[in-house]
Amino acid sequence: MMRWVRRGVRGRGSETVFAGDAARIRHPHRRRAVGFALVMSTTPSTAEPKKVPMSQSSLTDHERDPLIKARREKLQRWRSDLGLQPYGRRVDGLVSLTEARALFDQNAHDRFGAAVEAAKDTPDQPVEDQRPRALVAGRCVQHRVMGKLVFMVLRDHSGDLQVSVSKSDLDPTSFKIASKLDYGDIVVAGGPVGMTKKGEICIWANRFEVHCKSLVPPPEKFHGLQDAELRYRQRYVDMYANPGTIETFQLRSKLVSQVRRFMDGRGYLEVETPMMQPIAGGAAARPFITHHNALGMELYLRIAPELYLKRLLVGGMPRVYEINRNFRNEGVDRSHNPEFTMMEVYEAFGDYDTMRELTESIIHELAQTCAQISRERAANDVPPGPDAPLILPFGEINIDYTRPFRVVTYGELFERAMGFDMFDREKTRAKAKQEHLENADRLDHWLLVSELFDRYGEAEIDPSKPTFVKDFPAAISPLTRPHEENPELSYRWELFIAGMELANSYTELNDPEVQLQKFTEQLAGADEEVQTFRALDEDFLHALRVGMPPAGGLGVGIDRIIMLMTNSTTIRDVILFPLMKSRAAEAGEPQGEG
RNA sequence: GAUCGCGUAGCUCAGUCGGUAGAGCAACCGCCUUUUAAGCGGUAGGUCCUGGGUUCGAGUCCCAGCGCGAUCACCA
Repeated sequence: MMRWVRRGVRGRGSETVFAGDAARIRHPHRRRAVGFALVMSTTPSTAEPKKVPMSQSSLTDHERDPLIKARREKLQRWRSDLGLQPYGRRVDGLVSLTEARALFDQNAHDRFGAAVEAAKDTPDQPVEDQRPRALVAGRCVQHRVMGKLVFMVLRDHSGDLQVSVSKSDLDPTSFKIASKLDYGDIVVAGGPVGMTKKGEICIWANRFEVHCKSLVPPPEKFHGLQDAELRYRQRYVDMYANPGTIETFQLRSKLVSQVRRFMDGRGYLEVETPMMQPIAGGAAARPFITHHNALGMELYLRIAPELYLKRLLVGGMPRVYEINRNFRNEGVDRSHNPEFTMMEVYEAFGDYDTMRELTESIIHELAQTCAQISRERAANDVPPGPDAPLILPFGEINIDYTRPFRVVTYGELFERAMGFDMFDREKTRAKAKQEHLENADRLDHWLLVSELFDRYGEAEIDPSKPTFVKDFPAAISPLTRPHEENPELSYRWELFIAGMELANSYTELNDPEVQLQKFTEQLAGADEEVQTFRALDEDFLHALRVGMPPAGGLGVGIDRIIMLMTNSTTIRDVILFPLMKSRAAEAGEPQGEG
């Protein structure tokens, strides 16, 4: 409801200033409904990707590139001269590189060394070799040829491992392949797990096969792929060139699974509600629009699942959650991607305190997992004492996830920042004028409070201490149940960490008459432009009339939690394929009509 | 959408005051059976993002465009 009004308040741009670098990341994924749909026709994109016709594909470019040309010619030679099939086939019995490394047995290695030494005098005797064997696959990321010895480092999802190839251990063809291997090729190697003279654990290969020839030269092996644009556009290269990337996404997957187990363990039912909606309700963001041909209807990518999840409470599901994508037609910055993952939770007969306990428990548990992983990586797997703080780094700051999180009311924070009570209408308006807020003389008191809070109140929150800010003004929380003692306040909180809004929760409004009244007020306040893309979700109101139990509701920005847990200060580093503007001329080809 | 910054070899980066385009890695050829970003000798590789302009002369200065980044707007 507030958006178009607040735009007026903000006027000529925000002068909001935040203390720390991390604190500058703000503007949460707002989850909340205003109760009716914002349906905005998106204008056709001017950035529509121009398709490069197949006949003009970048093949000719590849033929021009001498580095790619050299690789293709090598591929042809391997096929014709060596009879090789360089694109591989199924291989059973593979272990990961980390598993193979763990197989190393010092005693077996020492005994084998001694046996080799002894065998120098008796060359006819077979040398006893008790070293464990391993069969591995990986992408070649380092390659050193020393005449009749080849050392290479393979990389897979688990880590790196050296493979050492001696000409005396292999047939001539396999040795030739090993010595002529290119960076980026995917190979299978098998043999005893041993060690080099320099103490490097490796596989001494007696089996060596190329299973995929890479035609594209890799990034610089020492610095990896630095260019942010290339990292996001060609994530597959980033993933193997920068090991931290795959680690981040492995951790993301692990943490999201942990959230699901947590929710399941507490008896919440995971559900999936429509992502294509005839009315995009549940928040006030602009939707993306699409079209269903057979039904001849417009559809919107959802901006929130809220109105459908509440229908499930009406239907009788007592505890539901959904972890999935929302789509908002808005800008891109360090904490916003147009499609992002959110968890929404609804619990019948709960309230916003139920949700606060839930949120704190989840985040605390995830932080514990990450702290544990850090200790393991630091080879310092000592469990902390019972009172030890739970601290994880994020950019320049260290965030303390020790329970309980801080709780402060909106009003306290406002007064601390502004020096007067937020109920004081005269001082609020005077301050708003002093700050040159647009329309400061005629806007509603609570809109001015909200604007001043955004500008100064949030900066009062210590970014290193997760903080619940509770009891927002009811006027800026239209879907929340009003406070029983003071109807100007509402049962709503937001959780702030590192200057970002991580979660938002309400004690839900389930009185259909009050809800309708608020909807109507909001529609009446909408200007002409806004009314063109807003619609009332009559079916949702009908559901409330059927009857929804009192409930607590919660929205958690999953991407932002992952940012905190993986120490990623930009959301693009925790989204596998962040949205990038299309680059039609990337291949350097002329843009044909087809 | 606005402002600022960036765009040089496949990658990572230098390039001074406007005066013939540079390095490392990767590639190609040669040597090497314990290397660790291996080493040594040799060779090749450029639409300096694109298009205009100023100038005797532009990677460098100016204008426009494209892409990326940062800040802001948008996001109740």
